[in-house]
Amino acid sequence: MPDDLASASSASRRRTDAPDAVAPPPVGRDGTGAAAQVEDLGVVDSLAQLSFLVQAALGKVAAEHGLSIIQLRLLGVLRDRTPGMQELARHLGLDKSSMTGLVDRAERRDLVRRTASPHDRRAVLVSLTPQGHELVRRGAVEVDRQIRALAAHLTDAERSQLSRLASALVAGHMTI
Amino acid sequence: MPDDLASASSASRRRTDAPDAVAPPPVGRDGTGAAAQVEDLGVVDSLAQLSFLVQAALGKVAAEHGLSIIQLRLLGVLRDRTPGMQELARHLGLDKSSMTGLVDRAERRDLVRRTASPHDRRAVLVSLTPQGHELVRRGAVEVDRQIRALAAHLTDAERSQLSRLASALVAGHMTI
DNA sequence: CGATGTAGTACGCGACACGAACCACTTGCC
DNA sequence: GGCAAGTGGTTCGTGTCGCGTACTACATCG
Repeated sequence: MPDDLASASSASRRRTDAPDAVAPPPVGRDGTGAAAQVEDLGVVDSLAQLSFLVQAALGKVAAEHGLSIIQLRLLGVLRDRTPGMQELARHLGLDKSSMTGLVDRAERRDLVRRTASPHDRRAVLVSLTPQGHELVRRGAVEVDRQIRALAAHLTDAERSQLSRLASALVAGHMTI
Repeated sequence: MPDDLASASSASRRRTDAPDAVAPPPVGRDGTGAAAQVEDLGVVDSLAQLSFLVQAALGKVAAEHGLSIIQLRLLGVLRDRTPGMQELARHLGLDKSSMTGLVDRAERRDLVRRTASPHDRRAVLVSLTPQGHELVRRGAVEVDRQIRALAAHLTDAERSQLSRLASALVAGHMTI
């Protein structure tokens, strides 16, 4: 369904071209799986398009439960935490003023609860309600299914390689 | 900056755990690069988190030029096409009614132009203005830089492997 | 105690996305 | 030819999201 997803990158320019300049000629060594017969888009385009695919999958799951991606993420963060608004904002990369509305809407649906902090009378602690817990549990199952479906064409070896490489890339940006 | 990005997946549950069940024990064979020393998050979590990293990078580039991700994507799609609104909507995965506003705002900034189709008096064709072209050109350079920076920790071999695998995954979803 | 900082909220604004309703035109069919 | 059905776009109303600014209440430091 997502056809081009061009992502403002150069994806669409190349249709029957040679591989990207950055990727040394397909060293074609260990290649026996699906990856071997596919035109290499280059790091930039492949990651950009991949990100849109994944986001679309997440959006689909969220929509199935009447949520947006950001709401689903909110619930996800709260699975094992009971942070204040500020901390929550940091986790989601939002401004604290954006959190108020986000939590308001989730609270209105009884997915989330605000409780007064015992140690700081200014602060509130945000936590999942039972319904929130249940919803995020089912959501996680669906996310798992959807993303696994994305990688279904790959061989087991390729999939676990991709997992390792993506993990390594991600690991380089979560420090601090 | 994006700390957890938990993405409603199980990312945050595991902090010091064993690798995911789906990923067979790190076969540690070809491993000499960064990926070898990193905890494997599993396909689902690693791809989810990766997608948020990439989206954040794209959002940063867009913001640098006063655009949103979707606007940047719009310009990207128009780089080598002059589609109608409907087709544009398909490319971006949006409803046609959403396109009107999107193109309106881009047109108001002189990045995009509507012209009457010569063959169908109902249709309009959307194309980039010279300024739109210039902006998307600079944007693409920045996107390239940003995404490459994300993958900077990987070795050349890992990077091109990742590129191949991501390309293969993406290729399985662009058919039709 | 007062000055300064921090946690949250309120408000206004604009972008984004959808569905439903609506024209204007095209196409298919009799 | 002419009408029914389909298609391309827009408009409108609604809701979500995200920001910046301003403001209140409390904490902390001196």
